[in-house]
Parts: sequence; C-alpha cells; structure tokens
Amino acid sequence: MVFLQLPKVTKKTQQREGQFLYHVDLDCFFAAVEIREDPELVGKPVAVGGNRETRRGVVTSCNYIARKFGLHAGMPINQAIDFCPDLICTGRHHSLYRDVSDNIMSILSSYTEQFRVASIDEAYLNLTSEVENDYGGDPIPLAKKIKKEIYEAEQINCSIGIGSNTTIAKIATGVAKPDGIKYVLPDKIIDFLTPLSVRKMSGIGPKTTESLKRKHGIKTIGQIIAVGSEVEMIRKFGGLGKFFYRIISGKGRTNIEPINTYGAKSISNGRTFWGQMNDGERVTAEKILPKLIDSVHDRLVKKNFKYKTVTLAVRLQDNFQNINRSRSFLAANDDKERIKTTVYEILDEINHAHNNAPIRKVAVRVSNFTKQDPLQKTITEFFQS
DNA sequence: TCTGGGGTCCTAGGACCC
DNA sequence: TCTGGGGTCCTAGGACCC
Repeated sequence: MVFLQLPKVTKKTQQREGQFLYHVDLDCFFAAVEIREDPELVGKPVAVGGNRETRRGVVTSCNYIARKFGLHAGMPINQAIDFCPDLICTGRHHSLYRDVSDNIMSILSSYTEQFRVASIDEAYLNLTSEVENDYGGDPIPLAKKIKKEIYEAEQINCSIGIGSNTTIAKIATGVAKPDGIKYVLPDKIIDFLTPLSVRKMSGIGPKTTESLKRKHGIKTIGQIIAVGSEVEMIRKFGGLGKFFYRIISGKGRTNIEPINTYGAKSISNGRTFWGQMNDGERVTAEKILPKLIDSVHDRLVKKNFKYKTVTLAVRLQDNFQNINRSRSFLAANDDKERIKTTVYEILDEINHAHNNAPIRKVAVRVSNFTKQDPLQKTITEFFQS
C-alpha cells in the first residue's frame, strides 16, 4: 500500500494563471552558516551532523563539494567518511541557524504580506502585483534583487524557483540549485516537467518512486503526462492520480497563508541510544525518559499549550520496527506527572507485548493541543515579552 | 557501513452517537 | 434479530519533509 500526502484543497485554492509565486530556498543552509563562520572551511568538504570520532549519526546538511563525493542529507556519517575521507564534520549551532534564518525571513517578509515560512530554510512569496507593477511582468530582476539582498545581509546563497503556483515554484527551485533562478512560464509547465524524475515532486518519496517503477514502469513525470486525462490517471494510480493531475495541469495553490494559525501540532523529543555508554553504563529507555519528559514539558509550558494526547514511540533494535502508542485524555492540561505516568505505563505494555525486545530509540510526544483564544494568546505573549 | 531528530499528514479500523 | 447512513473521535502505522 502506498500512502501519499495530498496537498489539501481548500475553498481558498485559486487557480488563476499568470501569478508569480516565488519559492526561496537557502543553499545547504546549516553547512553554509558553518562555512561563513569559519573561513578555514572554504573549499573543503563540510558536513553538519554526526561525529567523526564515534562515526555515529547522520549528515544533516553538507556543502556541494561534499555532495560531489555522493554525500547527501540523511546519509550515515560512517558511510559519508568512507566516500569522502577528508570530510570535515562541524558542530551544530542551532540557535545561530535560527538567528540567521530569522533575519533572512524578515527581509523576505518586507517584500510582501503574502509570505509564508515553510521551514528554517524555505519560504514562499506571492509577488504577482510587484512583478506586474514594478517590473513589467518579468520576475527575474526581482529574484536577483532578493538574492542580492540576502547575500549582502547574511552572506548566504539561495535559489529561487518561480511559477504560477507553489508546487511548480518548488520543483523549479530544485532545478535552480545551487545559487540559481528558474522561472517556469505557465504555458511551459509540460515542457518543464516532462524530462524530470517523478521524485522531483514534493510528496513523492523513495517508496512511491519505487512502486511507480515496479507497477507501471514509470520513472519520469513525462510518462505520467502521457497517461492523458485525469480520469485515466485516477483509474491507473488511484488517489495518486488526482495528485499528479493537479501538478501537471498547473492547478496548484497560489494563495500564501501560514500553514496553521495555532502553531505546532505536536511537541516531541527522542533519543537513539543503542550501544552508547554513559559513564560505562549502558543507557536504557528507563534512564533516558525523565530527560525527554522534562524537555517536552518545558517546551510545552513555554508555548503555553495544553495537551490531550501523550504518545510513546519506540524503535526496536533488531528489526527497526516502530511502535507508537498513545493515550488521550478528556481534559487538556500541561501536567507533567500525567505525561510521566502515561509514558511508563505504555513502556511496560510494549515491553510486555514484545518480550522485552531491545530498544534502540524512544521518543516522548504530546499533541492534540487545545486551540488558544486569540485574545488570551495576545495577552499571554504580552506578558511573556 | 547500517539507518538522527523533529515534525506533518494520510489511511484505516473500531467505538460511539444520532 | 437484523440493519441504514453520517459524523466524530481515538489509536496505530507509515510515508514523507527538512
């Protein structure tokens, strides 16, 4: 069974042509910040994440020099060092990345109110009226201006994809990388998509790519386009067909709104600890859980959220099986004891059900937050600032 | 040479209500 | 004794994203 995240079609989804949607993506963001901070790293293969000594962990971000050796985000550091023996693994400075990102996002938000932060290194902007009124309908000069302003402020390169909706803009950014600009005209969408691998579509990951190849012999978006009508696509691919048709026909969304009004939907902290020694003693789930509960609870309280659901996620060592068990409560609150009791109860259950199978990873998650009254939220933020 | 951490969204079955 | 249809909530698992 293939699962797929379908973009939500809301009543606000517009399908106007001739819109100018920009997708801005900072190039190898974490690695770029590290290199900016340490000129010694310039010209060398650099990866953020992982530990060279223990050879544990994975690459979180790496520069293009490292990518030439076949490295990519998510690659185990052990393998990365084999591929690229001179690889430099730098420390992670998350608060610095956060600061740099905030500055850049604030620059971007000054261009338009139709702006959405998609992640720490990505944003969407609808600059239709700016392009039409100030640039005679040519989106490239404005993209160059944005790139220049970001570079001058933070010495970080970015790539910009422009299209008539967010989906096309995002795919275009992938083609523009690194440090480039790619504009896809509305009547050139088919030409643009045809040669690309299906994997270029956001939402199509390794599993779906593999299943399309196996079941239908399909590797490129062009082969999907050749299927023809929406009806044919749905007949052949089911729910996936609808998704494909929407992308190919250019009927993506053009409105830019915050993903959700209430902030995070869940807060979690987890640790992989198998094989790691702590003062000569093996770390166990029971020992690590209090720390995870503390940090989840701290973040919950800082955000002034109240949860209704507690989840314990466990990954078994032997087969990498993921087990998620959750409990929901009628009343929402931020009680730490309730998290603790629930988590240990669930751990007992899992241990019992799986005959105390060795555990590789545990994660504590709270979710199902109550929506805050906007006025109350304003008041709370006022007192917190 | 085994595979991090923090998230979101989708699916599917079952309970329960009207 | 058998049996609707619609809706919501809960739980579990999985794909995918950065």
